[in-house]
Amino acid sequence: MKVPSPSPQTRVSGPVGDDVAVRQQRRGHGRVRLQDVAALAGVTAITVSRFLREPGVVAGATAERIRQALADTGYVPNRQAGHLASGGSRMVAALVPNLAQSIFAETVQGLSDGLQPAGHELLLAITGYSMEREEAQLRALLGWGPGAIVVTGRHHSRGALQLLQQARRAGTPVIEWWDQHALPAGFTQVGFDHAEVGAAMAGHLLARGHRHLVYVDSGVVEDVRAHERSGGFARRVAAAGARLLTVIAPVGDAFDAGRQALNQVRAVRGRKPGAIAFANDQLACGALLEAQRLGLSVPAELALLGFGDFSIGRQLTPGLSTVSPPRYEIGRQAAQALLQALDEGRDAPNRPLPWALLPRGSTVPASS
Amino acid sequence: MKVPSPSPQTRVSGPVGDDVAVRQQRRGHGRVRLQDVAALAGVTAITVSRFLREPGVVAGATAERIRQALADTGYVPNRQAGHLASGGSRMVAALVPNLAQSIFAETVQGLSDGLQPAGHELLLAITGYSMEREEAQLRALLGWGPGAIVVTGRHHSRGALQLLQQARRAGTPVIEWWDQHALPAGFTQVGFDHAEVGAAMAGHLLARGHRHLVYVDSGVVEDVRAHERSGGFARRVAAAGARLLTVIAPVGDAFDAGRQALNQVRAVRGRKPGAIAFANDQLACGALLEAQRLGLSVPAELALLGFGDFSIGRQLTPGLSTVSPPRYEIGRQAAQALLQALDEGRDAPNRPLPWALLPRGSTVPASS
DNA sequence: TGGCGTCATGTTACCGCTAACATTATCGCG
DNA sequence: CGCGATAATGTTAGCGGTAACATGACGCCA
Repeated sequence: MKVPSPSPQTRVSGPVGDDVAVRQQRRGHGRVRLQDVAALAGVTAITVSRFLREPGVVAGATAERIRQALADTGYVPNRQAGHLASGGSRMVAALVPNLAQSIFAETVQGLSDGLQPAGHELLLAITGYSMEREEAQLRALLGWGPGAIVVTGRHHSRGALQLLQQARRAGTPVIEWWDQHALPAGFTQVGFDHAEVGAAMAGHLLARGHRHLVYVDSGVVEDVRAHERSGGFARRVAAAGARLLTVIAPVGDAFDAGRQALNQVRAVRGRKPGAIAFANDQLACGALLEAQRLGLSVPAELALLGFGDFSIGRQLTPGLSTVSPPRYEIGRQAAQALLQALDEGRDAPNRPLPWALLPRGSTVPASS
Repeated sequence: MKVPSPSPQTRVSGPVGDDVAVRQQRRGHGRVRLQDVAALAGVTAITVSRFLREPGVVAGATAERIRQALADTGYVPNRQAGHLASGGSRMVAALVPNLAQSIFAETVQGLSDGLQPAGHELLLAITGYSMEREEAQLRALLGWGPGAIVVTGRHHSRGALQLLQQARRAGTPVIEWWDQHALPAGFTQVGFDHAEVGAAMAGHLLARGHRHLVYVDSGVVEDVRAHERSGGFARRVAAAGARLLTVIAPVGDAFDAGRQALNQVRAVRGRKPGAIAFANDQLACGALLEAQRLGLSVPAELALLGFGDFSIGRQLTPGLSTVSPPRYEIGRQAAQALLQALDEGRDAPNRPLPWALLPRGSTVPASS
């Protein structure tokens, strides 16, 4: 079990003797290499490499020496070199529109949680709801040769789509999360149909007897999914023959925007604006708080319905009725779909995920 | 300006003629390589490589041909190979305790925003407030040879510290964000002193005449910074000779935890529990809502003070007094510090960042 | 006892790109 | 008009790991 003396292969670290006029060797990065470990263990690099990937294949005694050498040197494998050589990549590129105070933070967390046990790293880019930036970032991320790619939604620039398709043809799983839609397909989708959610929101309000409906849409032009919910909402309202008003919320603090939107609606509809659905909970909560300030009776004079199921909505009185999307679960399932695709070497099937409309006091009176 | 015919170097893609018994060539990954572009432009790979890094050094006509070839092939550089060859890395590894509904989401966004124009990618890991996981993830991320490392706070496991120091000695900038403390130093800090904040929180309440103070600390054992604020708070209270009660909030939904914490305090202190400071705004808002439900008069019977400055606190009535930390700015400044360090080749100086205590209705009566 | 299969490890070449040095035009100037 | 400086491009080798093939030691069975 004695450790052999370090092989002469080991790089000299101090200044070398006066060997002038030799082509200057390219210096390594100073890190411990596989070869250093191997020398210490008295084997060659490939054996250590094998041990790291599949410990079972090296003999017991050798394995023990290698284990020791790894510990002694504090070896950290160079993933760049590894992937360059093997082609594969344990890195997942994810693109989200936004992280600050948004539903996506939790989704990224879910992805991260799902990826970690499998030993994949997360390369993250934030697109700021801009397709142009999405394409640029996608291009940059692709340079890292990610093993899988996750993008938000199914709407992308022409160039981004090309890149994604190219990647997929090259065998890289591509997942679109937060969406689910039959038509353009192409990639594995993990999410739900937003138009359907919009329709259900309208359905809930119609079922409560409302005939004057309002949808307060997101002011972010490229928040496509909010607009899709708006569309589904509108179609359902039209089908029921009820009246619809659509308002675009101002950008900026979402609570304030919700307050303003409510006042905008009241300017049109008067004291009893009926029922309002919002693109997200923050807007809805803003409106709910404004309604309280104004002394409006909720839900008698004004019914409010949000989207997102943030915990604040449950805390207010009355509680905010809302749609609960699987924020965290989308990330988790995306991770699983992606691991499955990598495992089986073929595209994972779509994963439609359930959401739930949670009726609370802002649309349903306590007595009901 | 004619394009030369593709060089014979270009890999054959179809099945080759019956050349049996040859050592099976290792296939590339199918992506367009620098050499493919070069062949199309009638130059060698190194010229294209130069053009990409410093367009000025190649002659005008050649540059034009290369530009064309790049466009035609849709070349995406292989960063792994590039970094392996050059040693550098345009990738930043960041570790945060948590993303879902937390202050860190905005900080990561700030970092991302600051990094993007400089062309750095973001490698993200979520540690779940566990030092053990932090160390494991750090080790994994180091395998990618990041150009810089960002970790949260100044408390790390022994092993993680070693890794960080090792990286720093190898010339990789290391930044600790969300903290600022003279003693252990070692790495560039971008943040503020939490004990100081805790003291200021106590100071604010003491200045309002309170003599029975409570601090509701985070139930997350490893949320070191919340505990540091608690410590600063306690010392200031002790110095003023006032009475202090410290309560640990239950884990779980933070709003609910805040509600429960308030009731716990009332169980000890009775109807007028005095002044309560919280580890974060969510806890404080929960307590504020609970106080409303109980019919307690805020701030007359009960003063509440949060930390974090989430927009919900401003929306409630009365508004929640809170400390506003530079959530986004920490990320931005970390990006700048890091770019500066990479630029100048030496550690960037600490960046203490300002925070502000925002008195609102939950501690200061409207009339005052 | 020899031939063959199996297990453990080694050799060689290559992944795609770039540092360092080499080479080849191009040009100004004494 | 020849020579050295300069600009533009090429050649070679190597970054650190791994795929593919090679080798050697051993055991088993006819």
